[in-house]
Amino acid sequence: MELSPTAYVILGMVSREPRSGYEIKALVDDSTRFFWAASYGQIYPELKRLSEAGLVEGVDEPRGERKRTVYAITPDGEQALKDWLRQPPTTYEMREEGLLKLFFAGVLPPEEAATILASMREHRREMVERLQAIEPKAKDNDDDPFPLMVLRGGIEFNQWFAEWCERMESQLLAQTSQEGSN
Amino acid sequence: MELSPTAYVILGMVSREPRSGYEIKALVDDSTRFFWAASYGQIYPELKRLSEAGLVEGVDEPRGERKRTVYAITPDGEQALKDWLRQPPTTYEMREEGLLKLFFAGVLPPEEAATILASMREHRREMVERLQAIEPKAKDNDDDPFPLMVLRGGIEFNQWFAEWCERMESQLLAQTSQEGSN
DNA sequence: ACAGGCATGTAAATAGTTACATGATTCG
DNA sequence: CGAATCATGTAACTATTTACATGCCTGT
Repeated sequence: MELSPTAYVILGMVSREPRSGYEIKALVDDSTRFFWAASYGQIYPELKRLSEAGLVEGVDEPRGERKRTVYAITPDGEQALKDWLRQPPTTYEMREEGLLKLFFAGVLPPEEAATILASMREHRREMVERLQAIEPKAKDNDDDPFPLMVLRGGIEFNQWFAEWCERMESQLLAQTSQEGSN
Repeated sequence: MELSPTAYVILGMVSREPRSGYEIKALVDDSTRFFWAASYGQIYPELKRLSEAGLVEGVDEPRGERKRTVYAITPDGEQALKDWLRQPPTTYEMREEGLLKLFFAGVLPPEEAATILASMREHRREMVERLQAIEPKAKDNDDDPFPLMVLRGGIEFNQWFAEWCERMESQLLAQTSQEGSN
């Protein structure tokens, strides 16, 4: 049985406790989003499919008059999740518009290349702050250290990236000012 | 005029000299692929669209009996490319199945989490080697330093990532051996 | 002769985003 | 009361991959 990558995000998110589609989305948005996003357009249809396949089970748990279905993982679902976790990862993708622009920066006058690096650096700094804001929440999950490990990895990555941009900026600056002095 | 992100990859790739669709694909494959990929299924239709929009111009340049069309950028195309380069980047995406698996690694017995990190580390090491193999080619492009800058950034990133995996592996190992001694 | 690279393209499928519609509840 | 949040869902669109089809040319 072939499952989409998003299916595993969902299985993972309901593996500890049952959750509604809305809760899954909210969870994804302040955790895996940074390396694996999911939208409502994927989550709700996928929950239906997983439910039909018997990997999750939906139970109506309305809050007052507002209807609500929470999904719990089934034994089959847990097996599917574990099987997947044991396969070596195959998807390693990055889509960095900034790097793409930097790659082609030779068609611009030299000063403007530094501008590209500056926006990249600023974006990475903002990411560091955003992720650091999430850290306290991740800390009080004492029985599962992995979300925090991944979050801290994300922080370090963004810091590394911001510093790389900075280094490249000064490198460019040094070059252009040198040429200017000739 | 709204262009797809792939359109700009193509514009950038033909901005220095005219190239065929096949050459563009080959170029992408050993340069921008690592942060911005493109397949034939995108390149050929996009070349047609760009040609209709007057941003590139196709000229037949057969090699013997084998027909071949090379596309050159037009003044309008160059303007479009520069306009785009001057906009701050908006797409920053990552899809890292390894991090996703690590995030959910709590459902596995502790030793197996280290396995995930090990495959991630190995993948990053391979990437470093692959990128280092490209470096000599990138070096002899003397008039445009940016492709080399981006390539080296990619190498550093993969090295950083591999080292992070290593650190996390030993951290896990220390934890599990400690628990074992209790 | 045959493998491998050059060269162009399309069809089908999968993935994913965006925007919208609907309606309840909670808090200030 | 009004805004924000909870909650579910779909339609339309955009993007992208994979696999295939076709055929020429070059080197062994």
